[in-house]
Amino acid sequence: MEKIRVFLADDHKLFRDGIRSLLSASNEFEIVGEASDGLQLVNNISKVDPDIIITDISMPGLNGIEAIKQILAEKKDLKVLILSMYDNEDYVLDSIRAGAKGYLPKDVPAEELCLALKTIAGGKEYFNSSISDIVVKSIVQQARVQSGRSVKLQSLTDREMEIVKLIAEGLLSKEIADKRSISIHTVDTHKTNIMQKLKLKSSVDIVKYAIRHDLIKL
Amino acid sequence: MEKIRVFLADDHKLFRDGIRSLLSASNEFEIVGEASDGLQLVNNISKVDPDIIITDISMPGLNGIEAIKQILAEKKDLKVLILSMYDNEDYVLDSIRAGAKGYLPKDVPAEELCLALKTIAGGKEYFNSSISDIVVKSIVQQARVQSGRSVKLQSLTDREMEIVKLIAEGLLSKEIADKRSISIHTVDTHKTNIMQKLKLKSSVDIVKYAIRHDLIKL
DNA sequence: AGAAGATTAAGGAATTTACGTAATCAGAGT
DNA sequence: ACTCTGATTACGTAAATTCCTTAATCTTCT
Repeated sequence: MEKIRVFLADDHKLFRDGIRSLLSASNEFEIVGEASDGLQLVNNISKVDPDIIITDISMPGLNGIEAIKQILAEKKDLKVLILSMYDNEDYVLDSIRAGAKGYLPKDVPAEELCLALKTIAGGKEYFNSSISDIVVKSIVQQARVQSGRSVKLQSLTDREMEIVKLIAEGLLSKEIADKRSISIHTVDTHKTNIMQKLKLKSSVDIVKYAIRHDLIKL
Repeated sequence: MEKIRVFLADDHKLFRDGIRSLLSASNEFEIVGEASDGLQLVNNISKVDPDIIITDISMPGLNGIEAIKQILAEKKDLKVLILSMYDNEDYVLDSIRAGAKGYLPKDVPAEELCLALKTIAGGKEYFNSSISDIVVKSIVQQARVQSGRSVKLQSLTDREMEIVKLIAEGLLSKEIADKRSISIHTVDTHKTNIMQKLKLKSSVDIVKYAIRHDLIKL
């Protein structure tokens, strides 16, 4: 019987060591490579050609979701299981959109990780029940949005994203205006549009959004 | 030879399973109990009487630092190793003040965890070199502060802490004032004092402070 | 009673927010 | 070449909030 070849990406060595120890105990898996950030993941994946990638989302530099987007653009059939501390809707949905075949929160027991790996390696998808709930909830909400006036959850433009980052870093509107050599009015307009698009109501919400989406490091 | 009896607290089951697998491989350790939050840690520790506690800081409800403060108030000689994702100065210093005998970031290899456990179980302390640097840096800074005018890093009062949480949750000053039935001016004063004490310059910084210190969940 | 710290509050200047409006420019489609 | 769309830029103004200083109470400890 062939072992399932796993590539493991997480920024905590101790966590990787733990998972390695866990998986090697079962004899059905083999860890063929590791990465401690998104860039390493993208660069090293081709060398070892694994059956499945396990990756965290929040990692320094390139995050897990961006990394697998790049990887799947090359190798469309590679299987990916996201293993994240957080189960917020955006992470889950972004992961699915990026092409992940599964999503597990880190508070599941080891057995469930093994089950998920085998399920995905076998060609199916695996989503933990708490994750499925989140997906369902978001679909319900989308339906509601579409039946009402079309608010459409637009994504931010590059410039808006940049402004979000600067706000979250703690810069005041005036400082942002100076730094980017644009009028404070412009910064203001962007801010207004950002909050409208994301349905946020203050700078505080913008910071939290930025942190959740890994736009800034804490 | 007696095994070292370890109690393990971390809110991620998968992480605990990993560490358990890792430690059981070496045969020198025995995990005698687990907890997934601070309250469980405090409540279950007396039942199993371990040699050493390994705990994360950020956990739901009661965090790791508060939990070990309570535990050490009862059993003063119990050994504690903090295992945290973050290596910010406040966490490290608060841990030491609370009585932890060691502090490791989660990106160390498994071998270092074993070494730290053995060192601490043997009655010494263990601080990773990156952690020691942080401690040294803070002492240098303290010396500098004392030589200048005494700014003393005052801690927040209960009321101020409460305001920090509410701000970080996204409430506007007016909403906070209504909620607590005090004048908006008062909220404002607290905010000013908070920022002065913590050397922050905007609400944005307050949110980041709150998140770092686990005052709110993201 | 007196001192120290915590909590409350006000007033005014500076800044930000909310909202409407709109010029300019680059790229995509016909 | 022309038009449409979306992105970026910008202004104005009323309402609200923040920043900062000052200070009245209230509690607690000695």
